[in-house]
Amino acid sequence: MGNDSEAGLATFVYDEVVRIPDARSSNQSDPREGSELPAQRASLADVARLADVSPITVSRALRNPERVRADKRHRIQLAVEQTGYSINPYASALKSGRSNIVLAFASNMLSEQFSLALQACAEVLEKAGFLFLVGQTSYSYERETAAIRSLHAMKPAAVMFTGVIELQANREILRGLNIPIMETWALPKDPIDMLVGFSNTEAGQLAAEVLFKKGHRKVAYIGRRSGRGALRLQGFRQRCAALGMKLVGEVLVNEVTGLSKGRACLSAIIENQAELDAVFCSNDVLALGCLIEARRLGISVPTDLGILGFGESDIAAEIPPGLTTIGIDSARLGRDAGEMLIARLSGETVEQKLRRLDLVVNDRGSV
Amino acid sequence: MGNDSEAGLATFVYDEVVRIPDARSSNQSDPREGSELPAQRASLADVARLADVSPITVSRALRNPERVRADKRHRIQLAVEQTGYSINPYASALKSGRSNIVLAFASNMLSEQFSLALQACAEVLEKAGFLFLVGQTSYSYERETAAIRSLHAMKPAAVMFTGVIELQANREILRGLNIPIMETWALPKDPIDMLVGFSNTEAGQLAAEVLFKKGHRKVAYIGRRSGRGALRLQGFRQRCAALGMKLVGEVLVNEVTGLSKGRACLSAIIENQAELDAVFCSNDVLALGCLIEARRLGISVPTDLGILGFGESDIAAEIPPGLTTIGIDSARLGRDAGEMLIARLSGETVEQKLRRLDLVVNDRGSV
DNA sequence: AATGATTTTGATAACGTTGTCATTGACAGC
DNA sequence: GCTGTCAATGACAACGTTATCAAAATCATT
Repeated sequence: MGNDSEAGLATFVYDEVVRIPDARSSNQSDPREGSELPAQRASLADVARLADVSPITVSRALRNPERVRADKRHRIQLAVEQTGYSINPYASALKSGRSNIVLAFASNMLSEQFSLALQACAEVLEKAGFLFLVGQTSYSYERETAAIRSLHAMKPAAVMFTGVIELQANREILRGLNIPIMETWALPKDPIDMLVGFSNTEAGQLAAEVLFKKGHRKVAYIGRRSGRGALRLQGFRQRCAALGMKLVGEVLVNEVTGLSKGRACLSAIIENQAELDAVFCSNDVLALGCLIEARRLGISVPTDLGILGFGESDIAAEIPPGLTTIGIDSARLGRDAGEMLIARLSGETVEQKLRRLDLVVNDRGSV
Repeated sequence: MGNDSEAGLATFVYDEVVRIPDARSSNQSDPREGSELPAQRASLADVARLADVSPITVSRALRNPERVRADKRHRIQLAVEQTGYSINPYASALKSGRSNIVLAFASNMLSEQFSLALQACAEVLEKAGFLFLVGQTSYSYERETAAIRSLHAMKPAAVMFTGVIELQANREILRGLNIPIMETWALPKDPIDMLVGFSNTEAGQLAAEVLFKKGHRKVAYIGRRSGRGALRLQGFRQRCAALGMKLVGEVLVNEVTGLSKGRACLSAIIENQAELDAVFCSNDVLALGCLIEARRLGISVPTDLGILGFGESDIAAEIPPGLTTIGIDSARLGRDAGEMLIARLSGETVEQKLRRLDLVVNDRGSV
């Protein structure tokens, strides 16, 4: 509580965290007794006894209310409230082989893009009564495989990935689960099941076009060596060639560890290549690193050097001169994915299994 | 596949995502048959039959191998591999009332700090065989309550929060679950159960001291009005007074929506208060906004204005002149929390239930 | 060799739900 | 009134595991 005697280092201080009392008990000393904390969780049987019906009828009343007559339904409703009953998801899942959990696996929990998408997806699915939980695969096949194994055991209602599954073995396992699988963030020819994505190859092509239109003719690529980065590079190369732009350098990294990586990449390419109009960075963290390094080197952006990023980084927009990026609406991706999963899970017949998102160019002055 | 005929907009492009074949099948056309995809999941009984023991012995061999004789253990091991058995977590949870899921709830999945902590915690717990899943509460009591209700049903092995639980009713529910509960990010006097935290009040005090030592005498606070922000403000006020520093302004926000919020806050305080040496921002996003706005206004940092942040933002370190921050090691917090949970879950007797993290000052030149 | 202590194993009965099928009752058509 | 149809309800038996307790096998001790 910080009663400071002198102005030295602070002594041990507890936070005085606010405690908010229960609205009910503070309201007017509720005279009902006992109902506060059911020592033992109520089961279907308890509810059934109270409502004077059979357990199975309670189960039905909760899952398909329209199949139970109104009067019993009301009695059951009442009994549920009185007992504070909530379904035991384990028993339910054991018997039915289904659960209301939707599992999402992010390759990286630290990515702003993925977080945006997952947040949006969570909102949609939770509103529909699903429990949306996120695990991580850390861009590692091993972890991905472990995660998918655990899926095999959990049999969630659906699974979502921030990316596409590359390992054939894992693809087979997922197919065998017979639940909706949602892949994202790319546009593979043969998705496992459902997909909300965009073409990374096209993103690379679009990047080349944007740089070309702004008058750049000697360009370089900075990005990840594998996965989606490789796809963007491929498109970039292709369109550079088609437009007659010279691709004077490719800096390929294995892992994006932070801003300093982008700084190092820009330094590297500038040392080796004097003739350079612009760079395309296949993600915003790298682009931001370049932007910062350019300023440190006294290179004026975009006059001396154009920098084009990929993503929709909040911060990138704000740092002068503002990073121009190609990207998608990540939140939209998550929302769409969530809605498509819900449609599928509610057994609707018209199933749209694939959705393609458009790429957008956010012009903020850095190219 | 992007076969470009002309240089207009790209035609429909599929990504050529790499497909990686199963190592086994590509290795040397494995002649074993059938073992690829067990049509029906194997159960304990199947394994038991194959190993010629009883199901319960299999169960024991998997959970407490030392309680089963070596020869049977080997037979069982073999049978498990042959059948591809994996435990059915629902059946296990139903019978035992336990599960190997550790659930974490983040108030905000977009926070870099929280993500760092959760990532680190995930690593530790997954190594120990737990499934670490993250849900979100969105800084909303309603969502927090819903999440805690679902806990009541799931009975995970343990629960963790990026923060402390304020609602008395929810605290009671959590206590009633009889599982390890981990609160973080603050230092309340009466934690529910376990805690890895630091004093936010002290952080505010430390902020005042840092600014004082750098020669600032007229300071302001920018930060959230509630929760931990309020605690930091409290400490800041206190120590400012003790040191004879003048607190010339407090800008209180309800929600940190992005960098622009920080920019607006700085503008607001500068308009209303000409005499200002330095500001303490209770989070890095706000501080970064201030830094950017200061540059836009032609205010030189730290000569004209000192800016002190709270957190450990990667980006904040890189943007000239580099944001000085007070913070903790978020990854360390997550790791510690994970390790303490593991110790508790493995039934060790010496239980350290509380841990206090030290605050660190990252001096990068902005004060 | 007999006794007791200890380790190792198994039989049985749940955990709480839901799928399956059977039963009851209500109502229309003959 | 009798039959057939359909809606509403219930009885029963699982789902795959583990807790409990009892039995069997092993080992150490006298």
